[in-house]
Amino acid sequence: MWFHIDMNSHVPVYKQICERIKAMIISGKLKEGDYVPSVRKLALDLGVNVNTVARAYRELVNEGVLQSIRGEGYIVKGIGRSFLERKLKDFKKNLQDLKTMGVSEGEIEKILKEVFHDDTNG
Amino acid sequence: MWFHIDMNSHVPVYKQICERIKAMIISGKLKEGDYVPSVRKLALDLGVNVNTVARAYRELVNEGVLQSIRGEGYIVKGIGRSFLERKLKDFKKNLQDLKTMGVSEGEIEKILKEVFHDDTNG
Amino acid sequence: MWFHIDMNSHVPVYKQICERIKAMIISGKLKEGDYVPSVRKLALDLGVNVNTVARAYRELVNEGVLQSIRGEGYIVKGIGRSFLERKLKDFKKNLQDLKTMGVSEGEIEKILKEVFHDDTNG
Amino acid sequence: MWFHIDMNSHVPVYKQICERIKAMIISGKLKEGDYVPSVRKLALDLGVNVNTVARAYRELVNEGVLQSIRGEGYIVKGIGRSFLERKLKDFKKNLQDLKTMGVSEGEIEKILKEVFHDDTNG
DNA sequence: GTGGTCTAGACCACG
DNA sequence: GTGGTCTAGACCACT
Repeated sequence: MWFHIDMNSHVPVYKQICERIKAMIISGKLKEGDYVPSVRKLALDLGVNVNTVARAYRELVNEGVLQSIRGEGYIVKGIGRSFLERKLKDFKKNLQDLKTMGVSEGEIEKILKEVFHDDTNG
Repeated sequence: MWFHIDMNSHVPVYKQICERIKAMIISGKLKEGDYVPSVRKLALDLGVNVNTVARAYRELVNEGVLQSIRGEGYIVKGIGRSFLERKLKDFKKNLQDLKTMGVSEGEIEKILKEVFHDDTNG
Repeated sequence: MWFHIDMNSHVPVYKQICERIKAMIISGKLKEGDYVPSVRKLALDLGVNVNTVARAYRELVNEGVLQSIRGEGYIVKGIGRSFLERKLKDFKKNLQDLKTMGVSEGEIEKILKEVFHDDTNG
Repeated sequence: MWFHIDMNSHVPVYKQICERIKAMIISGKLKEGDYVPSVRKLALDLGVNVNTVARAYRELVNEGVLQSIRGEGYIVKGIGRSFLERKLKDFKKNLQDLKTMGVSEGEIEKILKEVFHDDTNG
């Protein structure tokens, strides 16, 4: 299993696939030139329809993240900085939301330490 | 304008309304017994359809957050702490994601300071 | 308190009032010539709006059940057999429904005995 | 035609749909894992709007009676016994009402026999 | 084809 | 004025 898809999320499955692929590139798990799994394989793996994975890959090709090699599959081309920047912006908004709801800086710090200094975290 | 709705988000508008109302209760902007705006007023205010607001309020009634009084409006009943707990859990997952993508603890700390110590934010 | 109104029922409040008045006539609690409570009094008693009671009485006048006496109030005129017949028809439909759902005749008989031979009921 | 909807009833159509679906599960006509008709098919069949059926199914999902599978349909998940218990309680109240209105036990017994021993009924 | 969401507009019951 | 329901029709995501 490459990653997890939340079928109950409101985020479309194909978008979730795009996000996870991009995250794997940013994190270095997928490098330029690597093959991503075939549409059929990933579809089987995630338990979703082939068309859905195909659509995700198509979007990634449009964004220049993947490149389609006829008869072979898709390879990683690269990814700009914009994805990570968007993620950080979303994070900031998330944080502001929590602040508004009365969550203290200390509570946030505690979670931060948990994530960064506890080996049991992802 | 009570709050902002992102019409481009994949999160359904009615869900966004639910979330904002709950956040306002958690933050104390709405207290038990307060009237929330009428479905028609809020719909006009947010630029969405009346039915969409009605659906959001109906869901909040199902969750015990609001109570409907025919011919009068909706009043705030209360909110469990499960909402905030879920928010904090989502935040932690968000954080782990960023860590996996190679974001350093320092970068996160920087954003944290921005949100909590810069009046121009939020 | 004359009777109970279910504010959460889908049956309109004014219809519920009509039904209860009719039931009281059928049962003999209200006889021909009796005064029903004033609109204001009943409204206060039931905790509903004056208009709602007024509407119920208006309907009952239309059906010939009540008669309006200008400046005095409303008196009971009488009630046909149709009300009880409708009630019995509804009861039969209710019973057929339970039968379809697999409720045995014995279970029904048990409830029947409870209602007709237990002084704590009704 | 799956079942009948009373368009003149004060009970909302979506509630009537919920009730009939639940009754069919209790009676065994629908079993766990069965597909219920698609929202569009049932809407066409009953002569109501698609949204109305969708709302009914949504409520049943909230109650844990149905489960939705995107692109496939809704399947029956199960039903607690609370539904039947509520039905029996309503029946008892109905019966007490009739007793108060002067209906004799004998008359009730007669209807009971009609329903349970006459093939022309139900 | 399936479900999920949204809009625009209608009518009813209640205060 | 308030909420509650329903319709007709649209677009999207998914199989």
